[in-house]
Amino acid sequence: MIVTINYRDKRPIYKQITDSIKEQILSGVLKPDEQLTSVRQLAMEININPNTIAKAYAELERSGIIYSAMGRGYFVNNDLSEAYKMREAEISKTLCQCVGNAVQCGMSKEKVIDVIEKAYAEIEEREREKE
Amino acid sequence: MIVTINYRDKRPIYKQITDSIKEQILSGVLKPDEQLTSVRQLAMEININPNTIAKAYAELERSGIIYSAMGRGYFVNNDLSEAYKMREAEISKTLCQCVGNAVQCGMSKEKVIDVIEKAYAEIEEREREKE
Amino acid sequence: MIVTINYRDKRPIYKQITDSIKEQILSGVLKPDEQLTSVRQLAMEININPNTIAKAYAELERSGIIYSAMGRGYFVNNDLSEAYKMREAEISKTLCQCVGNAVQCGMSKEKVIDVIEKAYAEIEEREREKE
Amino acid sequence: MIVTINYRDKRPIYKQITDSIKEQILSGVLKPDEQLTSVRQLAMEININPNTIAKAYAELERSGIIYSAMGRGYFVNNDLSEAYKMREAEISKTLCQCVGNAVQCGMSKEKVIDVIEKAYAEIEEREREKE
DNA sequence: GTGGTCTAGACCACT
DNA sequence: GTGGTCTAGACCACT
Repeated sequence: MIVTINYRDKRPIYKQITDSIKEQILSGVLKPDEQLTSVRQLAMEININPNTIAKAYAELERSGIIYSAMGRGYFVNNDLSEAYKMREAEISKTLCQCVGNAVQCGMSKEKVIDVIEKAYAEIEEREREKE
Repeated sequence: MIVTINYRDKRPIYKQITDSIKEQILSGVLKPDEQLTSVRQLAMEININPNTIAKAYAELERSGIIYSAMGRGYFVNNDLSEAYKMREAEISKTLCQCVGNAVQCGMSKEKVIDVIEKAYAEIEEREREKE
Repeated sequence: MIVTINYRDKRPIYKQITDSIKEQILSGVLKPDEQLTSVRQLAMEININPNTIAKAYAELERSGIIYSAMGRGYFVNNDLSEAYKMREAEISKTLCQCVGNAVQCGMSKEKVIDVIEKAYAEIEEREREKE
Repeated sequence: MIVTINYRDKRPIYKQITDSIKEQILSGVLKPDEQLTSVRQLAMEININPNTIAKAYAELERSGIIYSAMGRGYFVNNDLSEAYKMREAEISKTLCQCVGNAVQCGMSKEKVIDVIEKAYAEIEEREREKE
């Protein structure tokens, strides 16, 4: 499990941690039932106050992505369907807002679709380079 | 000029004000050189401290959307091309992030495009109803 | 005598007026003992409150560039040597500050001289075009 | 970090603070990633309201010279190239205006260059004295 | 009347 | 401890 903190990032540290772990879980890097690095261990590794790590883990537990087993640590949840649904809903909502904003400031539908297509092209490009 | 504050909104008050006025200017509701409601006047109308209104107006001035003239008030800027460009860049950036997030959590490209299409359909629907 | 107000200019209106008239006097467009447009007349011409014009004229009188003759109006001063000296002192002071700032942020002396030379070249260029 | 307020200075307090800190950063007295004195601490030290300090710091952040991290404080930015460029542009602009003013009031080019040379000589003199 | 600056003091989220 | 937001109210310069 890799978590890197960017001190120039405007997101609070606990949020950077939850976002990073959530991403690794939803993209399959961290598998169901896999154990997360312990609070103390991660705190040492990335040089962050344990309270902040604990806050991040508690948040992930609340959103149903990980679960805690008293005294044994935190583990990736088995059933992530709820998490996937919420994530999709979030993304859809943001996309709708973007469309609203685009219409409002006179950005054409073609331009919007073009931006989307280019974003996909760029991602595919990067995938190919990795291989 | 209409500004309404929603206390349940997570955005700070000054941000709600800037967003609302920016929207009215970029969508043409407020015309170039039109005078904004004065700081004190708006403060009274929406029952918000003048300092907060002043902060919002200062932010809009910094982003080149309005300008101030000592002793006379705030006015909508004539040349909004820079503001439009920045707005488009913002929207494009958010769209790209959405695409990245979608790919990451397994949301298909078809689904993304579909969300976009439906958002446009809904906006057109609403436009038709207005007539 | 020509005075134009730029509402987007950050200088207060009275300051724009004094600067404009001072420039015309020091550059010889307005001759010694020439009468200035009357307060009321100028107020009408440029659509500015007479109080503001009066304030500008009072300021020019204070700095010894014009004089008032009770009931007859304002006139360009005969002896502008003092005004020229003060202007030169102002310019020298600003130049010295610029040099200080340049040194401080690592801008070379060559660069500073170059900017000066180019400024002169541009002015000469414009002079030639006028002819 | 040293900041001193001069109540006779015509610049507003927050401007004196930004100018002073900007100078210390661009001249290398404050190093990249170095932490600034906290808002409350500086407020106490120079006996100025914390709001005024916060305004100054926010301005420095906006101009890309420092950055803030919630709960931790303000830090000198790593990449100051943008700030240096803007500073140079500012200085060049002021120099050009000086040249324009000089020409206008009959101050010769030789005189302008002379003022520049003397300003440099004085700075070198002071440097030598320090050693 | 207009905006710009400043003080004093409160409460919040984050570390 | 840190910064961010907000209120209340004062005083200033400019129109």
